[in-house]
Amino acid sequence: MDTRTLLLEIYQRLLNSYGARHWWPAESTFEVVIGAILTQNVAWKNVETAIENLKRENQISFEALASIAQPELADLIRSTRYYNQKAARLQEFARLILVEYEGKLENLFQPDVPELRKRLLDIRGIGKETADSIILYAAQKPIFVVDAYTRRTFSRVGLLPTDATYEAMQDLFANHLDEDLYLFQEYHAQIVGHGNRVCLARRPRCFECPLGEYCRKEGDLIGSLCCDEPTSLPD
DNA sequence: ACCCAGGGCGTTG
DNA sequence: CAACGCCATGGG
Repeated sequence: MDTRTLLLEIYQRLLNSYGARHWWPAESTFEVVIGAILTQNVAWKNVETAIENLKRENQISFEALASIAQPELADLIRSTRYYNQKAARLQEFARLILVEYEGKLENLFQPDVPELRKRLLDIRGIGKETADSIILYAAQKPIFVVDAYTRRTFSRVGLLPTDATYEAMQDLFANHLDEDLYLFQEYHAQIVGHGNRVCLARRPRCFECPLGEYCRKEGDLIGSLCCDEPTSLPD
């Protein structure tokens, strides 16, 4: 089976077992962007807490974020781990949008994907994954977002090395799939959803894993053992 | 008590 | 450019 067919087969299996997710979990484009920054290296649950705090204190706008005292902002997003860094970067970002883009994300999102990506990467606190998430889920332009879950899932399937770089991962999808906004959005959503069930759940033996026989380990087919090391579960 | 979540940045070699 | 230290919460 060629790579393209395998990628589509995996997508179908995830979609069939988990159902369409219609990501990103947010009530507005603004929330997508803020959430993308806040979720860096932290569980989404912690981000929800932070977003709730921001809503409660009426901080869901660039104007508000630009003028709030930074320590106060840091306190509201304390649950997202690197709260001082994130508060500084969030505020800097908010001010950039106000000054350079008339406070409108749609102005930032105007350029084509390569140019938009460049501009996002120039912003402190926005790296590759965050930039791509913003492009895909906020700007609604097709680019494939990859992450730690992608590396784990697809190295187990044998399509990536366990130490694959971000570019290597992104190329796998970009080179074998047709550029399609909905497919890219839903596929990444499925990978994360799968990761949260399979990887976060401390269940090494994942008998109900939809990827089943596609999961390998060290080049060998390992059947239903597609999750973590088969050591920590009693039986 | 210990592990690790949907990273990114600045600094080194 | 890869490797490393840093940032520094909360749930299992």
